[in-house]
Amino acid sequence: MEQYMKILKHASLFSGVNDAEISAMLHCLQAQLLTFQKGEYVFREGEHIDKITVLVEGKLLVQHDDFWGNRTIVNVIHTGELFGEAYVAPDSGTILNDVIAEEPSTVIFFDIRKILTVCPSACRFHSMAIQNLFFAISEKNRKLVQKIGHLSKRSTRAKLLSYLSEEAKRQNSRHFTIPFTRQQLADFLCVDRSAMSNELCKMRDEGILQFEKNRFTLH
Amino acid sequence: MEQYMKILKHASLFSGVNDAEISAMLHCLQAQLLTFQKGEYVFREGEHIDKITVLVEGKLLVQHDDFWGNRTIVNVIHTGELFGEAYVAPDSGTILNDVIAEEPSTVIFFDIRKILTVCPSACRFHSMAIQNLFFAISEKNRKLVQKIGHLSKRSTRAKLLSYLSEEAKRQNSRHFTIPFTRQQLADFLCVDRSAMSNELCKMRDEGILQFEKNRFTLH
DNA sequence: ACGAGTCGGTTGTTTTTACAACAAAGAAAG
DNA sequence: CTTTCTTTGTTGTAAAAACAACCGACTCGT
Repeated sequence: MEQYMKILKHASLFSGVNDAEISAMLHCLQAQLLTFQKGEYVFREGEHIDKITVLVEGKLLVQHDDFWGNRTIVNVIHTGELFGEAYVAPDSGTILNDVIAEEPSTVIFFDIRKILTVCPSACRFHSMAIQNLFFAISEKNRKLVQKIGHLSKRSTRAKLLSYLSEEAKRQNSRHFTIPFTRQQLADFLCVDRSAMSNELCKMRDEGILQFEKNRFTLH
Repeated sequence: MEQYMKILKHASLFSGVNDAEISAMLHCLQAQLLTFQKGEYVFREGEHIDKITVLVEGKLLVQHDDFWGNRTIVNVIHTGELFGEAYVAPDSGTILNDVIAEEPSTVIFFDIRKILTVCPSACRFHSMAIQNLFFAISEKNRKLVQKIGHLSKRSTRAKLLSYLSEEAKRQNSRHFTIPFTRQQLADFLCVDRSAMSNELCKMRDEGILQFEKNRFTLH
């Protein structure tokens, strides 16, 4: 577990907590390390969750397949990000989506209830962790609102531009890469892949943007 | 401010905190009470927020008007609910949406940073409040994920059924009311009002559901 | 090097939605 | 009681998306 210290140190959950304290917390929160092959389920829709997780290696997709087989990618979890914070509240019910490893991935599980139930003054990093947890979940909250911003656009083109321009802003450059294949981008924006591909090429022909593979440039 | 004690007592932020403690917190967190007329802005997109709010009377809409004048209703805030939790983190940037009073509304502002920065062990209700805050924001996250679930549906009909069946489930009955006019429902589901109205009537004719005004029955 | 599978682009057809315009019913205001 | 405004339903048309089918390029494993 110690081999991932470098990543944990930069994970939002442990921001401002030093190595020794992280080690203590790993033990205190009964951290468990699990690995997943590409395509394996980390969580399945309908499960009860009582642990939060930090991804220390790989990439996870939060997705949902509906009745008609349409897949929606709700979110992408990158290294260092956490997942499951929304489901540790006592009355939070079951998880609404599947969480699947997109690449071979390594995940650390934390028994987060200990943070919430044990007196926070027991150790300095308890209160630190709960504050970090709060910041992390509010960041995810803002991310979800952004995604709703994309989905709220009526046309495929507007959805694309909304997503791409936000990504350019986030990566601070007109040149940027996206963490999706075309199919996944379509699943993320909830549109048809071929229609989206078509729209992308139209925009390229109109000189609005350029791309090759998952590398984009906005003009 | 004390006149709203009954509502504050049932607000998620103060769950498990008794009257005396709430009074203490109102003072400790420098609570301010403000009223808004219908149509007035509580927050405007782009503002920096350093307070969280609890709505003690009325109804608020979290909405966004885009470049082309399409309005999106991101969320509805009902009495007792809180707002702004996602923007108190130090690096959270500005608020992404407008928050507008849908009815004459009364709002209490809290300087929540005090909760996060002051040592949580100073008083029992500090740690209580931060836990409640955490639960509240995770609930809001789940709500956003649900909304994404509606928006991810490809057709207007599927969006409607997704929303209505969730609302029926939430209100625990095939008969239920929605907090929207038709236009607002359309704005919430990000579809055209007339197309939606059309689809609703088609479903009614097919015997899938019944409605009058904002009272619905699913079959 | 071969075949299987994936990925991205293209095209034509069908279905759905957006848009505009209007009518009827209520609600609110004078 | 009228007048005005809002809300909701309806219709026709134009635009857009979904869908299906196919092709070429590329990757991966054998």
